[in-house]
Amino acid sequence: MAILERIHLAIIRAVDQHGSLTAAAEQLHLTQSALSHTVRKLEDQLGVAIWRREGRSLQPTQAGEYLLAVANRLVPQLAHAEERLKQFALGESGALRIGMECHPCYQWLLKIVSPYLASWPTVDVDVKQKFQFGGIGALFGYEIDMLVTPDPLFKPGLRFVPVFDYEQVLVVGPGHPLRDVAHAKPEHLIEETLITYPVSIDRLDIYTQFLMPAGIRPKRHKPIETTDIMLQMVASGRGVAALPRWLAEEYAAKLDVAAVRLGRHGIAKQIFLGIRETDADIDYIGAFIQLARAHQEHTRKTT
Amino acid sequence: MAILERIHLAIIRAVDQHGSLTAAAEQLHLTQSALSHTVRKLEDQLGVAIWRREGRSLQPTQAGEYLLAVANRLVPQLAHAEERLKQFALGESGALRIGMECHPCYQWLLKIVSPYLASWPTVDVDVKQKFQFGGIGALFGYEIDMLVTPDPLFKPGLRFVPVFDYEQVLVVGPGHPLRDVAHAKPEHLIEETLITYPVSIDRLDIYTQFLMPAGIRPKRHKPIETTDIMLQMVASGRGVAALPRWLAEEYAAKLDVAAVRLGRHGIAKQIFLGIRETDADIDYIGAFIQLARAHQEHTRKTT
DNA sequence: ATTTTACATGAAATATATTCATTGATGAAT
DNA sequence: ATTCATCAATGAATATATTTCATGTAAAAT
Repeated sequence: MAILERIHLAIIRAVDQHGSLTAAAEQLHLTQSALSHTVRKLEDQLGVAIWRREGRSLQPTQAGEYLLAVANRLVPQLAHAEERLKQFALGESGALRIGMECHPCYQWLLKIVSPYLASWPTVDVDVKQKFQFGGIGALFGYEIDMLVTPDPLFKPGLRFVPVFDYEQVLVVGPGHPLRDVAHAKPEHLIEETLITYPVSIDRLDIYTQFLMPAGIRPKRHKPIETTDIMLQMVASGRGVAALPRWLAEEYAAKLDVAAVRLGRHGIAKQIFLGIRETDADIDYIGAFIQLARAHQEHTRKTT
Repeated sequence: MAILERIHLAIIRAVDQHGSLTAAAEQLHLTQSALSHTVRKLEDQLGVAIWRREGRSLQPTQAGEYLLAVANRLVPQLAHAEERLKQFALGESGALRIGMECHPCYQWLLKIVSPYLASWPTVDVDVKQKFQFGGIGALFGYEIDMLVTPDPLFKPGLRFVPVFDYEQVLVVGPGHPLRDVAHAKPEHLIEETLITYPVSIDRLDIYTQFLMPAGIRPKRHKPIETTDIMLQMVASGRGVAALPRWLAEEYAAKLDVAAVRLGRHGIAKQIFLGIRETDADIDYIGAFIQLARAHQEHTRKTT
């Protein structure tokens, strides 16, 4: 009855990755002949060609493209399930795959992860920052088990809890004219270079909540990948950046940077931890959330 | 290298469904012995027990529960992929699995589906109304290919287009005092029985956009499954309901019911069609959206 | 106590997958 | 233009894996 097997999906992926049956065979520790036979049988049973034989190379047909998409989606899930099951054998352990949709949260995450790893020695933590279909898709698609994001989604199947609230501030360098104002106004940025993470403008709160309502754009906009470099740039007077207050204050010890409130009331932000509802009562997942919340209580008291 | 195969997932599911290896074997057209051997080998290779042998019955262990969840998620996807591939063989055809998160839209959907089936004779349309993890989850989890919903989600990986805007109105029976008012006010419902579909209150616009802002609750609230019965009830004076205007007017020909605007400006609603981004350029999916939009143009002109 | 029902197991039979050895075809290099 | 290298396809042989058959054991049910 069933035709499509895991090996077929693996072959499709290997051929796509390596470009030929022969190379794919090597990766799979099989002979070219074995793959050729297997593929032919599959094509016969499905009644559809997976590749067009063009000369001595293989070009995926429409069906092949489709199968590849299926394979890329399912094989990692099978592999992960197998991994997870093997871990069941070695005591109560697992892997926690955390996705990040919030650049500066990385620093925060580290503070949670280190004590977590200490109290859950059998759990592996894996942090991912790139997803094919966004964080929500990654959660639903079992690419990750937990999502750190400023945009929660209260939909069935998912559960989001706030773990961290903070103020988004403007970070300025030494001797900057805004350093002494009570709060920055959008007009202040007209002649500035704004440094941000390289994401689309509608995901940057300084645009959506501060600049765009006032109809103002900064003179220049410079995308930078890492927080460190970003703050180095600010400290050397090459521009200003919008970051969480706690992050700015942390760096203020090392670099000559200062935090300035954005607008009279500041920009208030929250970070959420999202998980699949079905995972809610897995102990090591619940424990992570508890730890994150405890950290929140702690910071609320001390600041 | 790879241990976990499709057959294992199938066995897990079959045992869960039928309660015993013997019964599972029958469903899978294999002998009990074959399954026993296969399961034992899997357990040996993973190093973990999938069932606890209690007397002569099998109770899933924690690992077994996990494996069952994985199986229930992946096996349908494998089956669907296989189906789809076989369809590639018989000309350009496919299956369009439509999920509905909007009860009264069913009537609307039928109007789109009939001409669609006529112009795409090779495409099977399948409508689902129940999802384990909500419509969004079903879309991400490849349970469905298209979602009809009033709540779009603009996130990477998904694409939503509005296909239908309408006014949500109050439907009242013969001789009802509200029949002649210009528009209903929340107070008018204090002594009424409100009939709705059986979904949570925060998914009912008459509550969220009309009653709750005024802090008012109707005297009684009666959930009914089907539109037909709902309107029969209204026509016989047993209560009032909130439905799309077009639906109310359609039924007004057969039953003595009338539509009354909710509030001075009425409740404006839109229905969206959501798909996975990756499916955007599948011809028969694009065609469905086109058809829905064409229908929208048509109704805009005629009403 | 006996029968029934369910899972486990070893050996045998069967089916399936893989390799080996070879062919034919297509580019690339001389 | 010929040779060489590379790649996929194929048939037969072989190896491996799966499934059955026959039987055993244990727990419920009668």
